Amino acid sequence: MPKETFFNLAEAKRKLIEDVAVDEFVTYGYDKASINRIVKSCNIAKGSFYQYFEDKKDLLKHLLTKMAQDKAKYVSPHLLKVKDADFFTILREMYILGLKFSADNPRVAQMANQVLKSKHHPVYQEIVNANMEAVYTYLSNLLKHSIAKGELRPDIDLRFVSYIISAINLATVEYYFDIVKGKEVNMGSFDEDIIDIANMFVDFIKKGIAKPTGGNDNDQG
Amino acid sequence: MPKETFFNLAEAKRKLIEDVAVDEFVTYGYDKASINRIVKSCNIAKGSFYQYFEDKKDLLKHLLTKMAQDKAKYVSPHLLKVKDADFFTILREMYILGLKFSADNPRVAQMANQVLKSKHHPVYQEIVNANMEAVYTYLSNLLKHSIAKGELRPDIDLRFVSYIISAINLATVEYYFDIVKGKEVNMGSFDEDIIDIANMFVDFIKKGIAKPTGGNDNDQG
Amino acid sequence: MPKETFFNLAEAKRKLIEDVAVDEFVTYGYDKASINRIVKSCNIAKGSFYQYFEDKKDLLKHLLTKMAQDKAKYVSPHLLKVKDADFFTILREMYILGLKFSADNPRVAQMANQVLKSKHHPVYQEIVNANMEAVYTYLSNLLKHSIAKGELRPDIDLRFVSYIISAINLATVEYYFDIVKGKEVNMGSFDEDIIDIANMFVDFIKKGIAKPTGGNDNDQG
Amino acid sequence: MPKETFFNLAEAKRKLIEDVAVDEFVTYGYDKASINRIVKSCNIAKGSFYQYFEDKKDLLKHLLTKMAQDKAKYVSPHLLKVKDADFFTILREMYILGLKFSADNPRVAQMANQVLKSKHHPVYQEIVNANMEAVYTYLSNLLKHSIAKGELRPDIDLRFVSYIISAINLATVEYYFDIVKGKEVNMGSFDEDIIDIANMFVDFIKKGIAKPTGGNDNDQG
DNA sequence: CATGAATGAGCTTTCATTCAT
DNA sequence: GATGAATGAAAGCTCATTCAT
Repeated sequence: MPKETFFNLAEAKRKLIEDVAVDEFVTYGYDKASINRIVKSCNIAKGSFYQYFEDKKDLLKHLLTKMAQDKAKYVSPHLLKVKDADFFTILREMYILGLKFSADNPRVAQMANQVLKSKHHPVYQEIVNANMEAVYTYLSNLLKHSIAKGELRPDIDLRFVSYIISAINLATVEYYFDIVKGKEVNMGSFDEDIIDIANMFVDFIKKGIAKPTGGNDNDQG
Repeated sequence: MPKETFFNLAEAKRKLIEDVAVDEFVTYGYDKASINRIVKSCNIAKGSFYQYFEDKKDLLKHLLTKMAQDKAKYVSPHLLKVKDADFFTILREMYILGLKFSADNPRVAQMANQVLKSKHHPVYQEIVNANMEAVYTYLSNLLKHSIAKGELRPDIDLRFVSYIISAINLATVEYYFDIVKGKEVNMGSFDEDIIDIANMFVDFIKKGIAKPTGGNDNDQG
Repeated sequence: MPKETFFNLAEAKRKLIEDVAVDEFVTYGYDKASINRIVKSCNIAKGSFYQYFEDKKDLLKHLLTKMAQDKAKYVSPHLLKVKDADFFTILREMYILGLKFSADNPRVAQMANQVLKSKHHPVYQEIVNANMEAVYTYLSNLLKHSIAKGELRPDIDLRFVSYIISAINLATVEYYFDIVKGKEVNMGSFDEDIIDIANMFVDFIKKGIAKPTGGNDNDQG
Repeated sequence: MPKETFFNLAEAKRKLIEDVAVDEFVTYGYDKASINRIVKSCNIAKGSFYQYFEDKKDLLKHLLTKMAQDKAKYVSPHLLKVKDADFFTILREMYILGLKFSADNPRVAQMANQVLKSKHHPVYQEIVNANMEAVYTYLSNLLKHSIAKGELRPDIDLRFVSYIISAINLATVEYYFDIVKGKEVNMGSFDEDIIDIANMFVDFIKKGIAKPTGGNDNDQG
């Protein structure tokens, strides 16, 4: 939704504006993000900004849309390779790809996570809800398919599991940035961290944490 | 951290200010919440506000602290009753109590959730991080204890599981408000909804979603 | 519609703001009138302005309302004295009083005239239309009454004459400021000018400009 | 005063710009009229506009000048036909022609009326005052001539009557658009409306509204 | 001659906070 | 202790106009 003028800009300038804007949103959050600061950082006139974008919301929407496209471009081919694998392999690949993209684009990933987590965010409705349905449908179908293949417990609630798998998708990224990357000492190489995290999450989703009991397993209330 | 003057206020007035403030924060979010609007709603003088509270942050911190105390007061006695039960019974009780408190105090619960979810929130560091460590320590001990009792798989990563159990605690509340309460038709009574949600989440944490393979490892009906 | 705060101000300050604002509106017109300039002229903070008034429109509406009240207060008692006189005496008195008020309050009168003349003015609808109906009703009744008394031609169109008498009311003021006061040399004393103008207008409305023909004088085209 | 480039434009383009501009001025008034909007509506480049016109004022001046020429071209031949008729016949023809032109060119007529009514309009001085003198001179001569012919009262104030006849000229157009055209139901055909209005105004100017008294009717106090 | 990106002063408005009464 | 007027920085945004291409 930015205006034509923005796309007519020299690539370098466009990139500068995008980068500065992402930084501004990550640093201050949407409400406190200041267009004044952005234009000053970019050394562009305030009027110019409004020739590129409708307003602040338009700018953020552009950044998120762009990120979604970049991510899809990166993720799609890899996901295709495992499309016939079993459920947990696909899930693991999803998480790994998501983490890798986030590791390569940390600022923009953090920005997106902020938006995804606050339902009151001015763009949440427009951006997130719009895609939510598609994600849920995709996951539900995948789940049904996998149940039919005998990979999943047949008694799971599709809506619930779709919800929690999406939620955990976000959690993997947060865990990566806060818990693993937050430490001063890295515990392994870049990729090892990511694979470890993916494994942990998938293993958790797969088996839970209860100790398997011999044969009979317990009540629930 | 409010000033003495605030606590010298007539209970009714104090309550009014708190209720109005919670509503303001929930409706507009922290950044857009306006002290102008709050004092107007409460019919108190602008200057009075600053004799009660240091500033906007101080007000929010008070509301969150108060909520934490109210919640603790409500939860503690019930949790005591199950302190010797097995891990999943305790967890289930925790989630149920959290949900019940949220159902009884929906505005304040939503307000707290907003803060807990956005790390850039000005009070996140001061309020959340401060308690995080305690929660993690408590959960870690509980987990160790339960592993020792043979209730949990011994190979789980304590830090990871502590993290995800906290995260899911938030998710239960969100799921309750968005998915269950969001529907026009209730699927059961007030309490039934809550118990169903708690069961689903605990069951998920317990066993995951994979179909148990071969002979020993159970379904659960 | 200004806020309480404005009326709580010291009289001198209130007067200063009103006078400066009237000047600003007269000098620049509504659209180009600048609140920046007004507050600078008054030596008040920009924020203060918005504690007195909703916005620019609110300010103008206040000035117009105040003028209407001042004018009514001045005009009413004098009009009462002639209420039983013949139509043209009443009309003459109306025009004289209007002119005198305008002569005593020239800036505010010019400001009001500006508004009254431009139907696209943002406050025209709210201020002018609201009173228009009342004025027309009053004039229509007066006209009917005077026709019954045999003072006016019975074939006049009430709506048309009401319209033109209102329009000429405005014109008297304009004529006074532009034609008479506009000259460097005054042609007579203050009051003589006004009385001359009123006489001219009333005489015109009464008899038109055609040379009276012997006895019967009404062809029409 | 537009630049040569404007007149080198293809007729269609020139017409488009003029029409769009008239609409803009009528809709928003001079101050709020936006060149941004105009060029967007016309699909011309912003820079192009400034190669056609000096600035916004220049554009408006062109539109008014053009209208004056169009009107003169339309009115002159008809007025010629009645140049030897009596005063009120000429006046009536003037009003009818003015109304017809306005009815055929409503947007541009309304635009001109706006300008004519607000003395603070940036172009009032340059456009209106310039012609005012000519109009007054023309009317004064016509009046003198008609007095000599015995058609008008010899005691009228030439300056005053010139003024009021010009003012009423504007009023006829306003009356036509607001009172007659404003009604949902038309009271007669297009031309009948116009003729009725002209008759009413001329009759009013001719005879006023007082009931003719037997034989002599000219006191003046 | 056409283009349209760049400009920056200017606008109205909101805000948290202070402080004299 | 209560009051509420004063403050001015900062916000988002629009505008007519310029000028290099």
